[in-house]
Amino acid sequence: MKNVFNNEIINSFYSIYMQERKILQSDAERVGLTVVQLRALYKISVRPNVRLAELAERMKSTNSTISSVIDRLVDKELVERKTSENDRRAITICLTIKGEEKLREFQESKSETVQKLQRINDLPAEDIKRLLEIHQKILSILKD
Amino acid sequence: MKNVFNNEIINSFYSIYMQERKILQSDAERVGLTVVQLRALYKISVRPNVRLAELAERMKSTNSTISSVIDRLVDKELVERKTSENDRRAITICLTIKGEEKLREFQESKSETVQKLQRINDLPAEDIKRLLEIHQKILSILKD
DNA sequence: TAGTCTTATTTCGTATGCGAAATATACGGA
DNA sequence: TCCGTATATTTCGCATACGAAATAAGACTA
Repeated sequence: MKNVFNNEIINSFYSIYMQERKILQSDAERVGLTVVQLRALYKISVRPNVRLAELAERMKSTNSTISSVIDRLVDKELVERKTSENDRRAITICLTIKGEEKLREFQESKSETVQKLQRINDLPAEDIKRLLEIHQKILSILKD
Repeated sequence: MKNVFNNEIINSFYSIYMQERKILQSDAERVGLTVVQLRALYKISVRPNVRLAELAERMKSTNSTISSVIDRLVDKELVERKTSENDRRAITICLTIKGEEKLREFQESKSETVQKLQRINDLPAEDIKRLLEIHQKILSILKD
């Protein structure tokens, strides 16, 4: 396999990732948010008062990126930054009432993503098992 | 499957896509380029004098994004924009000598990506066949 | 306790990435 | 030929995305 930019397997992962992203984006737009913003709201909701560095790690992103995502969520009044009481260098992030409402609004909306994920989960259990196994093999090669 | 942001299958695709991107990025950096720039050089090399819109389509991106990618490649003197002779609205893009050399430099470099793709291609043929089949099923659900 | 090292976050510069508006040109018909 | 419409590209505003530098505060040590 000489050509890095024309590999069937890699292209296959790319296509699925992009298609999923596109669907999720149209879902997010319906509540006036981006995918990243929505994902941040969700991650904050399951771990209120999370620190910035931990949130960035959980989102597999960097501190600087998440810092500016939070900026925009603060502008929209969906989250609040507070200085941590234990460590004045750190901040903790939590949802505002408005943020909780926005997340609920999304979760209660007819999400195309949810419907398609359900159909994917309805594929034969054997297929899904095999898929995840092969993915694991590929991931371990890539991480090696 | 209630939660869109915590789906094992989707996360699996995401992890592999991100890991591959990371490796390719470190390969690209060794020749002083980004992944997108390298990919553009490659796509132009296999289709010299390609038009911007066609290049954007082949790269599954948008005209505006690719237009600015080309800006930076022109700044680096790796590609040239020419007005199309048939249609003065259009431009055609081709590599400069320096661009061809840069691409060759990358192809001759010890690319980690190439090595890992080889190892992935060495997985049992049955696994790969099955993988691509299941990916097709998933993709058709997503595109439905 | 002053000086130094570490840690948490923000800021900065640069590169995608996208849709909408702007620009330039082509093309059709009156 | 003139006009309206269609097409190709660029520009603009905004949102990621990342590493490096800047900032601020905690922690450790001589």
